[in-house]
Amino acid sequence: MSHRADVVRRARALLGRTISGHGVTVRITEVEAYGGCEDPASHAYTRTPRSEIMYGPEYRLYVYRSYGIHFCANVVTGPTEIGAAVLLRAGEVTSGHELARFRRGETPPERDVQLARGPGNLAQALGITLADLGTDLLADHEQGDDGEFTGVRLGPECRGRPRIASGPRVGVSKAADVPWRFWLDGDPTVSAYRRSPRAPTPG
DNA sequence: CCAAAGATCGTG
DNA sequence: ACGATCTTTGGG
Repeated sequence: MSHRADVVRRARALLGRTISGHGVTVRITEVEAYGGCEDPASHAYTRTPRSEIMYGPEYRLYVYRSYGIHFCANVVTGPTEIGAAVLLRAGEVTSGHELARFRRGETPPERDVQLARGPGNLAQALGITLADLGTDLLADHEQGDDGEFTGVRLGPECRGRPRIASGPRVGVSKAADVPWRFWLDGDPTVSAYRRSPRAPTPG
């Protein structure tokens, strides 16, 4: 099995799985695979201090700031010599709605499908910042003094076989031909597709 | 040192 | 189509 097939399989396996962040839980509905040093679109393509975490242990959290405004959350999937990772692009909030709405700016409940739609919004809903960089997403839950769970963790693996659709990655100008964006077919929380302004025009 | 680009989002 | 806002990266 090639490394490319490996990160793709792991990206698909994250769909339907839950991730909890600082009191909010979402069911992951959209992801993108990034093939590390073998993928020109990956931050790990050029190995630098920022991307070093991607060459570390699997199921750690890679967080980066996007356009000076947003944070984006990724799951490092290994192997360590490749530095592959999966960007979490969208999810459905399943608990902590009040907190998620507050973090997103007091949006009304009728717009809950948008709470974690788009990678920046997903990270914001979960309260993920650079302070969470490197978090072990599979570690045993930590609890504060009040007994409430704090931190970022993945839930158990999804058992079912959901209908998965795929297409080109959003906002990516390099390797725009590979269909490494995956989402739960028909799910209303999936983000809108916007091609990179720099992507080569097809045809 | 400096300039430029960027795995975005909301608004117009 | 554009602006907000800042880190990382690479070139001089």
